[in-house]
Amino acid sequence: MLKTTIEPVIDRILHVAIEVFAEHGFRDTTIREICKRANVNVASINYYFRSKEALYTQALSFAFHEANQLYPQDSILNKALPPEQRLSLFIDNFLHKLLDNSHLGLHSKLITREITDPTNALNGIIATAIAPQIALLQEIIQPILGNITNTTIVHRCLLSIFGQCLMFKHSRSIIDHLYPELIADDLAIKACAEHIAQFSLIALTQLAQQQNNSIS
Amino acid sequence: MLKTTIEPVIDRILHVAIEVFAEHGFRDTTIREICKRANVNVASINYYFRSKEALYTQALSFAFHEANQLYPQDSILNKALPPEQRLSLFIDNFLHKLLDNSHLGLHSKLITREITDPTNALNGIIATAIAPQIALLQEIIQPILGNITNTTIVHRCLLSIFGQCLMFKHSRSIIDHLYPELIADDLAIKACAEHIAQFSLIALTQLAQQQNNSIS
DNA sequence: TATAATTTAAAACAACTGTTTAATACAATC
DNA sequence: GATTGTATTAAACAGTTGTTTTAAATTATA
Repeated sequence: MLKTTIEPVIDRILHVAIEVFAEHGFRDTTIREICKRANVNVASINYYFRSKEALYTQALSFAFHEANQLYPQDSILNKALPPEQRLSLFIDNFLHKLLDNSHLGLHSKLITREITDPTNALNGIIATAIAPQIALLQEIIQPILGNITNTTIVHRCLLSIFGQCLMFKHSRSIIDHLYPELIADDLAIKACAEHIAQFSLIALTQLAQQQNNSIS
Repeated sequence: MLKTTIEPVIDRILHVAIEVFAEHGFRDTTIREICKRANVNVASINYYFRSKEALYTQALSFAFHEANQLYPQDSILNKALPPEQRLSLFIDNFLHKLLDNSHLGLHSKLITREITDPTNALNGIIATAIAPQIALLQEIIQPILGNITNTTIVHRCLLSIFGQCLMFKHSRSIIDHLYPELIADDLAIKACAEHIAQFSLIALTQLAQQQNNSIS
């Protein structure tokens, strides 16, 4: 009880909002549930934030800001590293961000919710959170793909890699049900990241090689 | 108006229910919306089906039954075919089923909704619709993986392939937004299916070969 | 045709939704 | 200490939700 009163009311509401929105989605979340957990009056939401929708938007960017601080991508951005290593780092970072089951996992849950069941906030999410990640991965794999510059092929490769990663988030319910051992702990997750990196690297390299053979 | 009265009421409700549940999800669908579209009284739902939840469950299995008839997997089940070809056929069939934008796409939309945001019906869906498909794919790729029998590795490969396919459904909003040309028409979808098949086959083959090299 | 069973209809129900109001408590400023 | 602006509260509001009731209409059965 003491703890809750030390944190400013607005921050308390935002943190709880991330939690509840991640659990139930925008439409299925009631402001009364948020208020009960945050220990504030229902009117507070409309007092501090204009509406439920405005709270949702603010909660999204708040969570995104937090996640960026806790999962820095400095090493991945280092262009001096070989692309193969950057690819591994990227996938490992991405997968851990997705499967973080501390309070941070709520951030990715919020985003993937927005992807599968978009609200008005989707365009903002794509621009600020998703597009930059895709651009980064494209920058990483382009050297591996070598002579393959056809954008359609490159895009398909991007989706192949992201698809393998996002599978663990979007289809979490199935994995929990059928293959729980795959994501049992941090070590298992790391092994999955390595698998995806290896799987993808093999394919990308071979595709590039086939392209070269067909040219010469 | 005539058309709607020819089809039996129960079937009419079921078809409309699939439509609306796919569009808005279980919790966000109102029985009044279903009734308005089906041109029946609100009380009909509780009269013919016990409750909204019971209607949902019945709509799910109804849609599943329909989809199975319209996308037969006969050729894929033919064990005489080389596994590489069966893999291509499986992915092509799966992707077309996922991206069907006629009334059939609603079926996969219903299922993927259930995956990302499970209700009580999930266990049934996994048992009847998902697990058999996974088992089929495993049967197909096992010969390709050759000496790789470690179930964990096999499972990761399964997820790699399913992840690439499901990306197009789960993250449809992003693809529509960033790479709409990838799924513009049937030909584009077929090309994506071929990409996934090629991408995966290369990786599976190479993984099997590496395993052989490490043994000998 | 009379009787029974089934189907449809409108209305009401009770619970819940986001939002607003109006009154109170609190804090800072003069 | 009175006055001002801010924060909190309980209550009410208007709308929607799934479900139920009660009665009328339709169909089937005898």
